[in-house]
Amino acid sequence: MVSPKLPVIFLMGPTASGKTDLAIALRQHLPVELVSVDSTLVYRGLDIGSAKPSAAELAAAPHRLIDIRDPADPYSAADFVADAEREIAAIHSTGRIPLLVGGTMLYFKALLDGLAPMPAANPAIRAAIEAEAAEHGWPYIHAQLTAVDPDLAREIHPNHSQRLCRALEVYRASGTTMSELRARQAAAGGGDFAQRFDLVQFAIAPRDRAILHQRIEKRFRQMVLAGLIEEVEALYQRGDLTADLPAIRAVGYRQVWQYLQGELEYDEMIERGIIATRQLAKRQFTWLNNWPHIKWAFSQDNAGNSRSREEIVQFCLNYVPAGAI
RNA sequence: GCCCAGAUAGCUCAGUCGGUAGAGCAGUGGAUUGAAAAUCCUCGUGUCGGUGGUUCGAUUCCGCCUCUGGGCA
Repeated sequence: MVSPKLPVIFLMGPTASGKTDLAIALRQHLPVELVSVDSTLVYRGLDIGSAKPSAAELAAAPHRLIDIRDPADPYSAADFVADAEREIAAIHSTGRIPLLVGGTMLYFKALLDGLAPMPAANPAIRAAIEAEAAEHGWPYIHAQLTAVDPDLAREIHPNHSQRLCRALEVYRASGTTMSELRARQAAAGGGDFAQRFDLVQFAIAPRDRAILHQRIEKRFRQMVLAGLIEEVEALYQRGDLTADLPAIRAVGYRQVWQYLQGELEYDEMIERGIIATRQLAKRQFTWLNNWPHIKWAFSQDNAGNSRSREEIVQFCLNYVPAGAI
């Protein structure tokens, strides 16, 4: 006796591609509930610079997993997976369809493939590793990893500070290598999301990268006019937030923070904010370009003319499992 | 008008004691298992401002021209 799989919809895309607008429009055609998949929207007080849906939009189309963290309290991919699984189950229990919308591709990936059972971040161990790296360089940390987990060390570049730090942190915290923990995950049959649900995955973006670049520049300038600097200043004045927190490292927030500290001139801050956003979009494309089973809802047709929201909505509706409606 | 300094990659510049040039940034492609809007890796041919001259050979030396700074009148 096999019950039919419950539907789940993913809506992915680079920053400034129109994901939020499309999600809200889809909500008018389908019995969906929105779940945000965004590492920055989780933070309270990061509104303008994160392009968080407006209060009016959120009132009309509630998003789950927005404003669930204080900026001083880092969120993680593992937190997301737990939260998202819980929200998906809750939405299904009401007979509706979860629509997961956002641009944090690692979160989508972690949800699909699962995460190995590893220890959470350990600030003391991280600080110790970073101190060693500051003295001897990251290749020295890489050599240490090679000694305990040569397979993983081969996959990580000797300069890749963050992944090296995490890999060694896991070993020091648990006494077990990441390779071993991943092997256990695979043996336990982890990563069955696509088997458990009737999944449809959409991505939205313009065909022409230059169009996205124009939108990014325009949007960043509008954010500044809308009060981005004042927003960051309020965070800055709290006094307990630091530049190394994930919330303050976010695109736009980092540059305005540097401006407030006198490290950047005003014009330089604007320029670098725009550049950082473009670079974010490029990295998101790297995920999406190689993502299996994706349905591309281009916001331009082959001739380069922009498509109306209604056209894009109709495109998406073609792929939504009929039995789900 | 005169003097000085510049003119080299999309941008900022380095350099070639004469043998056609390379950094940073930007951009591109890629990686990605508790920071991921993070972090890391790959990719550099461009009338070396124009035009004459010297030379086997000029982006490099010399003349003139154009433009841009700065100074003097």
